[in-house]
Amino acid sequence: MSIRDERKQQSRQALLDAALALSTSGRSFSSISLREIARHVGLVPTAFYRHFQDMNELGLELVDQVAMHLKGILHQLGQAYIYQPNTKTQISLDLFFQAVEHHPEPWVFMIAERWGGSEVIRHAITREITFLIEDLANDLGQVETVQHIRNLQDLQVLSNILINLSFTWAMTWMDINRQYQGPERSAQQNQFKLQTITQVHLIFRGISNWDPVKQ
Amino acid sequence: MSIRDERKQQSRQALLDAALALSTSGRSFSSISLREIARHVGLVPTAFYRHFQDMNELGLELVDQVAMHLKGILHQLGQAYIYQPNTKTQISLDLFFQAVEHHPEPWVFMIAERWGGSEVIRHAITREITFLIEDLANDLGQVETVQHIRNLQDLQVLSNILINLSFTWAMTWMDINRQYQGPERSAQQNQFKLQTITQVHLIFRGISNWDPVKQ
DNA sequence: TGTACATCAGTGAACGCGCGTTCACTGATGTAC
DNA sequence: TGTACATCAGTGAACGCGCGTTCACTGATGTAC
Repeated sequence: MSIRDERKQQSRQALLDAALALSTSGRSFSSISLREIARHVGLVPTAFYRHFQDMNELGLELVDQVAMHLKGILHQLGQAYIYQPNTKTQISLDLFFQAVEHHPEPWVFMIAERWGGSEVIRHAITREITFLIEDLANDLGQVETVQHIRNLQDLQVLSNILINLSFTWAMTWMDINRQYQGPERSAQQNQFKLQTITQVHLIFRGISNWDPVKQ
Repeated sequence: MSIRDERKQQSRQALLDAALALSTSGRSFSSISLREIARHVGLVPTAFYRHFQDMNELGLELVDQVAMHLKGILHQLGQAYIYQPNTKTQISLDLFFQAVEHHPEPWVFMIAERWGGSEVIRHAITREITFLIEDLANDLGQVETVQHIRNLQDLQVLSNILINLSFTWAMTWMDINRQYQGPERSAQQNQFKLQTITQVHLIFRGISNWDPVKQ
């Protein structure tokens, strides 16, 4: 890639990063402006048009990048679970919350914009979430506890529940971190962790007693 | 109430209704303007200030009204289930989807703004959702299938799962209605209904096999 | 019941501001010879 | 390698627009006597 192309690519990514940062810092994608993004990057507003036709085009690319990140994280967690099937639920969830805390923006963006302003972006996110659900269903098919369920549809239903709940968990976790400080935060975190552990146990208890023929 | 007070109350409610309608027609609350709302009602923009200090104040009142509506619907569904415990899951879910379809705005508002733009509104919604979860937990305590679970925390965890999933169901349902028409819509609706039925069965299978002491 | 004054929901003009978008430009980088 | 021209990411001025908010107002309704 030529020097010019490289610099262009950098500016482009800087615009995407700025958009992600701005739209996950307590406001929504539809309420941030093209000028704000350019300003944040240190570019003149008109330079924006050298990279994207409009905010929608940038948004769609952002959905792509964000979904790819989540896919990586979820797959990693899934694989860890497959190869360490006796891992306690608590440890898996600790890893999950750690990942969310380490890089919260993609989660916030995906969840907030899932039912948010722009129709085009909403559709793109819906599409990406069905992919995430399919991916997790595939991973789940390799898990010991779930071996008796070979019906792909049943696996996807389980995956659907887990993905949707995980989004709520991620947001609740970040809400706790926003709202509480110091020792009270730890207390709230632990209490919430116990709740999610119970939720997971409840669901897998349902799976263990699932009759794949009867259902 | 005097004539003047009555008319004022009407205008006030008209502003709230307009805000709900506008913020659930494909855009978000944070992206609609005070002027739009006034225009929709047939008032001059400055008249807005006779009723609310700003959009945030209107938003908070809207959260209140919307939450009250959802509370009514959910309680109604819960009661129907308690007094007809042998009701098939399918019938309960049909009632749910019917309620959502009959009056979708409160659901859209609650779900879209739950992680949406304004921090104040987000907090108010989080608060109302915890109330909805507590209410449903109380109703669930009276359900036969759940009789062996007397631990309030476990009931709330179950209620938590159901409320959060029900929000996703409601939105997915409306997405299907937006996206499909005619016979294809019915097909998509039925396929989705089967999925939710499986989800509910799975969760209640977990509940039936729950050991309240061990957990 | 009638009158004189008070209240106050709704009006309309005016403001300064940030927005998205257009356009002609500049000057560093790329390319052809 | 050096030169002459082409490309194109980024610039800066300018535009019209809808926004939130202020202010003094109007005229229907309410209240006191």
